[in-house]
Amino acid sequence: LSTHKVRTYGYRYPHPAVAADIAIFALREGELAILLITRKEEPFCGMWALPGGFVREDENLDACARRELLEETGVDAPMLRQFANFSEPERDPRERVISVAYLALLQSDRIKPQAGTDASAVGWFRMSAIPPLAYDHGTIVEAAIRSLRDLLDDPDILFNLVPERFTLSQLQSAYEAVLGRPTDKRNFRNRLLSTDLLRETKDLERGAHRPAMIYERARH
Amino acid sequence: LSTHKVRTYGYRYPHPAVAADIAIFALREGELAILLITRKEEPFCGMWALPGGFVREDENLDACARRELLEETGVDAPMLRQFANFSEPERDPRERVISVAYLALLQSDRIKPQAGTDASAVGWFRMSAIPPLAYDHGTIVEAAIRSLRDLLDDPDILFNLVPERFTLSQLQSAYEAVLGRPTDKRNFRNRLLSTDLLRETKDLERGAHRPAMIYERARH
DNA sequence: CCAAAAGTGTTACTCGTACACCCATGT
DNA sequence: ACATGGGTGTACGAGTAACACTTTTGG
Repeated sequence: LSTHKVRTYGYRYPHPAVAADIAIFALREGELAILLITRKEEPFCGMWALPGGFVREDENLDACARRELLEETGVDAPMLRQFANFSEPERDPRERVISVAYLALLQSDRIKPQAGTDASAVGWFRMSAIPPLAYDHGTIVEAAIRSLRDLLDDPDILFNLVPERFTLSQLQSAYEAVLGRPTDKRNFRNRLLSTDLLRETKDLERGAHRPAMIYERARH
Repeated sequence: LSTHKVRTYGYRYPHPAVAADIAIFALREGELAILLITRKEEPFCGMWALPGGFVREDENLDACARRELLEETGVDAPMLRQFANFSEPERDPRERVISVAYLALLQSDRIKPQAGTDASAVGWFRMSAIPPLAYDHGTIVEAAIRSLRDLLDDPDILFNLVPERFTLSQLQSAYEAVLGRPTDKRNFRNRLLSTDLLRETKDLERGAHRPAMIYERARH
């Protein structure tokens, strides 16, 4: 720890620190998973936590969340949405921190998580096996999954969990993984195909079964 | 202005100020109206603005919004809900302020607005006659009315605009005032009466017409 | 030929919306 | 009697949910 005199920022009244914390979801082996990091400093040193960081002077909160996500995962988020604030005075034992919580969805094959400045390890956890988390991040994750389920009726949200080109079965698997329960195949397909959000491609996905039509998002 | 040396609060990194701003709606003479104050300090001295204020060290954001509302209107909000954050770095010309925007609904007959410490005047404005506002408060008000319309399908929200005992016509007037358009009387009544949220009272409201049944919220 | 996943339609129910007339009171 | 707002029922269309079998490929 440095003992040099360092620049400080002074205010007439106490100011909280403001951070963006990001719940990043992706599908891993067919299950919904969340990206966590281990803290390498006190408090909660060594515990798992959501990635996130403090807002800078010259950026708004959306930019902060996007930057932190990029720093942690190397991926520019296709879908990043604010869903709640967490502001209990004692939620951080060191100083007061107000967290703006964001929800992000990624295609897991596009991510190579790398340990960054604030994290000594990065890992994916299935929703059924989330470890104890630092701060109130457990509460934030619960709120995030609830928000995600609410948003999922919008196909534009769902598309962010699958590759650019996908089969309807892949899309349905993603839907079911988030909701945590199976859904009817015919209803799902009828609903999606009755929108104008899908475009057939000329390609088929082959396997030890009947080939599946590959779709992509319609350009509007 | 005092020239005494005053206590300051120092931080290693810049911290934004955090405020709650509150869009308080009520019905006035059958129209939706919003409560505004005039600023009595720079910047935007003399302009109309949303009531609000900075979060204190020992309160969370909900408590901050409730306290500010109480200070401005003398009323404890029956319905107070966070709906968005505003965090552009330059939205306040003095120092960086992140605003957490709240929506409140009041019964206008229970309010006696009084000028407080930050305000030199307080007034209600019909939605069709909102003056130019300080900061980005015009944007906040637009977002607030959109959120309010989204929430209005929930009768629990709507009830906050009418007295404790009310007729169905009063309730429908409140609904129409927020939406800004008329709605069908039979559909409105069928919808409300098919819920278990209403209780008939034994009283009737009298006037130069057929008396109206007075309802109250069911206690669950 | 067998396993595995893709693909396909219809029915019932619920919910929202459109719509017009009679009723009870005060003046 | 008349003006004023209170009160009532039904029919249609849209969207959602339940439900089982055939098709096409690879191995």
